[in-house]
Amino acid sequence: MNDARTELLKGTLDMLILKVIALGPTHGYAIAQRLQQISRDFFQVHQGSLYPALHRLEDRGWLQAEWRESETGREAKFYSLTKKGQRQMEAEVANWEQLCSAVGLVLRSSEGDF
Amino acid sequence: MNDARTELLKGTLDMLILKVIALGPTHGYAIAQRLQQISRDFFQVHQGSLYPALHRLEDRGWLQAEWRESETGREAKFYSLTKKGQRQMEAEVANWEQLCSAVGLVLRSSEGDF
DNA sequence: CGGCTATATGTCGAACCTCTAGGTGTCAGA
DNA sequence: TCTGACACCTAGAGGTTCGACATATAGCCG
Repeated sequence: MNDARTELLKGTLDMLILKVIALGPTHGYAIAQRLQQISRDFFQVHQGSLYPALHRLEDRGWLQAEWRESETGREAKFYSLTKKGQRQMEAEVANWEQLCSAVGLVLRSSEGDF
Repeated sequence: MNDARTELLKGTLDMLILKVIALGPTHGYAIAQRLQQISRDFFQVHQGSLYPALHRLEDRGWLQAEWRESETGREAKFYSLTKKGQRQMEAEVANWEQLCSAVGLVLRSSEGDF
């Protein structure tokens, strides 16, 4: 049924992708692996979400792509942040922090709070 | 255009609604007000999101509704949590905490992490 | 050689959620 | 009388994610 564990990232995917790319230019396949790795298997980015997201971010001018050789010797599309992308990432992170604390306020609220 | 401030993270609304109702049975209009109030104006729940969400939660058996008189003397639909709703809320909160720390791992990661 | 797995990119449609924009009706106060 | 707050609701548009599929190369093993 509705297993919450598999259904996860909703509006956070863009931010997470931007953040991973900010650590250094990478190709899509590696982004998915790194997100899974860094989050200790919590995030499992599906290809059907990943590639459309990358194209979206590129269309918005936040990423730029370049074909290069990957670590394994194959051709892969390496993405790097543009200046706009850098600013966007910072804005999204700031917004995430605010969101987090706002959710925290609600979760820790009690009946006396209103 | 895409002002992130107004966009609340998709998927969190259900949890927030369940949490507010867990503080005591309330009607929809008050839920929106309280969310805004508790979150210090960060969350602005629009009616077009709120009422469909309430119906969704009721359909899933997490809420039960009852017409009663509101504080102002008018008829209003008061929602309360069912047992299933209580469990659902706890599950969603637990999931949120996990999501938060997973995002935290990514945001605080550096190049040496892989 | 044939089959399998990992690497690597991509598309398409269904499903889902939120927003905008509208609608109904009551009641208090200016 | 008109406005604003209270209180409910729906329809349609838009955006995101998922699941399934499609493609192609490289390496390994029997």
